Formats: sequence, structure tokens, C-alpha cells
Amino acid sequence: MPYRPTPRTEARRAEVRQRIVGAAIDQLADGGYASATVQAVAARAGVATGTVYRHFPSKADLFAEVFRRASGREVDALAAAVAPDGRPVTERIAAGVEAFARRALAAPTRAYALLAEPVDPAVEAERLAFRRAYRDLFAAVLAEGVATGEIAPHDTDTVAAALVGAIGETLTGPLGAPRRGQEALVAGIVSFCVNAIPRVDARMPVRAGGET
Amino acid sequence: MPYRPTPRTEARRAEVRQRIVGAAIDQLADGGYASATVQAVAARAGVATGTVYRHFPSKADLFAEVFRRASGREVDALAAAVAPDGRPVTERIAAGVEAFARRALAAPTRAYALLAEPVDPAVEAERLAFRRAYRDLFAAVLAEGVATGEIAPHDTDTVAAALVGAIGETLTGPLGAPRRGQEALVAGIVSFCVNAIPRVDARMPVRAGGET
DNA sequence: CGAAGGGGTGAATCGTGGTTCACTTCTTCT
DNA sequence: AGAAGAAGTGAACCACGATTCACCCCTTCG
Repeated sequence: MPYRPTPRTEARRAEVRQRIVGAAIDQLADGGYASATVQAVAARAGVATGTVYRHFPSKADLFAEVFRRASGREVDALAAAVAPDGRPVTERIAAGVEAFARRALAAPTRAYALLAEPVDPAVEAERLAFRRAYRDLFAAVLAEGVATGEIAPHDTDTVAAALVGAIGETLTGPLGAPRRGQEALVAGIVSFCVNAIPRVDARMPVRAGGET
Repeated sequence: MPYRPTPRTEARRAEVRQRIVGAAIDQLADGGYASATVQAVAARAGVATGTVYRHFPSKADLFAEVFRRASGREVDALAAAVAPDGRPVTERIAAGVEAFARRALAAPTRAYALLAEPVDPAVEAERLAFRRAYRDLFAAVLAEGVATGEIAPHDTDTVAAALVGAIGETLTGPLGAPRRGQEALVAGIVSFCVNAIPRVDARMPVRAGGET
């Protein structure tokens, strides 16, 4: 039994894997998914194309992990922004929305890739998961607010999804091109979202359905 | 000068062109953009693949027109739903949102293709135009409401975009798969949107920016 | 009728980029 | 040292689907 991977070798291997994922993330941030060929990623990581396939069964698998990683960061950031710490839920959601928007505007290409750029169908699933995670975070805060009576009862999942969509849409327009009036845009998005949260006094014209 | 196209021949030609576009739209509705190869469209239209290229310089051009056409119908439907006819603007917007949602749920695959499916970058521009058209319709109604004092002043473009995003997001989740509680979903979306419209009495925490 | 084109055809071509694999290089362990 | 096997290499391969083009048929009009 002449050769068996040692911790040292395994670490080296893991390091290469990381480098590939990192290169892919950078490539995404730089030129979007369209530019992220296996060749480009490999070159960027300083390895041969074949090496990529030593670490990932396919391009789709690589990018599934890339999306998972990149969006994980975003989700964490949002989670931190809305974390319960005594603030009223409305304020926490406002902070979350603002964090979401600012991060996206700070890295437009990546945000576009994460939110809206055409990708491989297999990768699309990861994007879905990402949006769902966002929605769930908002939904949890909303549910909390309903429970404490801070806001009116409503279908928290739908509202949370709508918030995510609203933010995404208002962002993906500006993302590709201008960068004008960012502050105003952020303020607009935040006030829209805050305003959209059902107030306890609001008389919503509900006609069917309701709680989740 | 032995041969020159006559109206009769031109009509025949135009008819073939229509058939191709129609076939492409149907293909989109059936299997989404992913299934819409030039071969498939040609076969469906009952012409040879080469014929497609007699009428369109490229696949992208064909589908640009297809998207324009298909989304044109949607936009028209929305325009009709929000048309000024004495109803309060809030009600008109509610009708528009409902029409949007119902149409999408009635033809899920087409709606997904129009709203969110990964497509050729060249076609993506058409989708953008589509969303913008939607946004503009909502924005116009909102502006009208602001003018008449029915609703509070706000950044109508951002709010309109947010509405479109909210509807799209809440819809594209359910689109691919289930069809459960459609009525509840529609009701949820509508009430979210109605609720999100700035009321005259609302004290929005605006911090910057404002009117368009 | 027959020449002059235009429209239609569909098999072959081509470009792109993901994936493979025979080979080289590096580690480990006796 | 040298055998056994893992990791890395990158040029070649391949699948897929858009696009082309040499050829056929049909319409128009002298």
C-alpha cells in the first residue's frame, strides 16, 4: 500500500478546490455568468481545465456550489441585518431591505448574476433556493411581528416573496447600467417595502385566502 | 422584367411568416424557450428550417419578435384592465394586478418564459422592454392618482417597478409546479399590491429622493 | 411558352464550449 | 530507491443547435 493521501495532501487538494470556486466567483463578479467558461475559470485559478473536473463532476455542479457560496454570504448579511435585537420589526425589515439593496448596488455584476442573469437550468435551482432563503428570512420577521401584534395578520410568505421580488426588480433595472441617484433609489425601495407591510390599523380589501 | 412579387404572392409570404411566429409562440407556451430550437419551430410551422432564415436574419431576431408579440398581448390586457373609466385608481390597479396574475397562472409555461426563463441575451432586451412597459402602465395610473389626490405623492416609477417585481416573484415560484390555492394566491398578491400603494394619510419614512 | 427571379428545401457545415483521457508529475511508504 | 497510485495537464473530442447553400419548384410577364 505505497500511497495514501495524508492530511497534508488533502489540505493541498482542498486548497485547489477553494481556488477554483474563488476564481469562479470572481469571474462571476467580473463578467457575469456568460463569461464564466470552464476554461476562463481554470485559467483564473491557475490550473488546467482538466483539473476542474478532478474536483467537480460538471460545470453545473461547480456553479451550483458557487451560487450556494455567493448567495450564502448575501443571506448571512440579510440575516444579520434583520436579527432580533429589540428593534421594532418594521425597522428590522427596513434595515434588511437596505442591506440587500446596498450590497447589490455595490457589486452590480455579481448581483445581476445572482438575481437575474440567464444561467444553466441546473444552476437556476440554486438561484431559486437563494430567493427562497431571502423570502424565508423576511417571512420569519413578518410572522414575528404578527405574533407580537406589531403588524397586521397576513399571508407572510406571499408578502415576503413580494418584497424580494420588489427589491430584485427595482434593482435589476439599474444594475446593468447607470449608477445615478443610488441613495434616492435605496430610499425609494426601503420606503416602498416599509409601506407595504400591513399595518395593524389597515383595512385590507381581502377577498379570499389569508393566513399561510 | 419577367417576375416581380405581386400582392397575392406577398400575402402568401406574409402568411408563412405569421405561421412561423405563431409556431414559435406555441412552442414557447408548450415547452418554454429551452425547447424552442429553430428546427422545432420550423417543423411546427410546417416549413423547412431554411425557410425560417428567409424570413428572419437569425434566431434572436425571430424570438425578439415573438417576445414582442406575446408580451404585447399581455401589455394590452393590462392596459385594458387599468383603463380610466371612473373607477378609483386603487381599484384600477387592483384589477390590473389581478389580470396580470390570472393570465400568468392560466399559461404558466408561457408566463415563465416571458418573465424569468433563461433566454438568449439578445432576447433578454425584449423581456426588459416588456417589464418596462408593465411598469410604465402602473406608473401612469399611480401618477394619475397622485395628481387627483387619491393617493399620496411618491416615486411612481420605483413603486411601479416594485409592483411588477412583486407580482413576478410571487408568480414565478408557483408557475413551474403546483396550482394549489390559486385563488388565495391571487387574492394575496392583489391585497399586497393594493396595500403597498401609498395612502394619502400614510406617514412614509422618506429620507431622500422623491418624485420622479 | 419560356426566360428571369423569388421562395422553399434540408442535408451539410460550423462554432462554441463542455468533457474526456492518455500521459506526466508528484507523494507516500516499504 | 522504486513501486503504487493520486493529482494535474491540455490537446483532442464531441454534442448540440444555429446557420448556410446548392438545388428545385413556382409565379410572373414578354
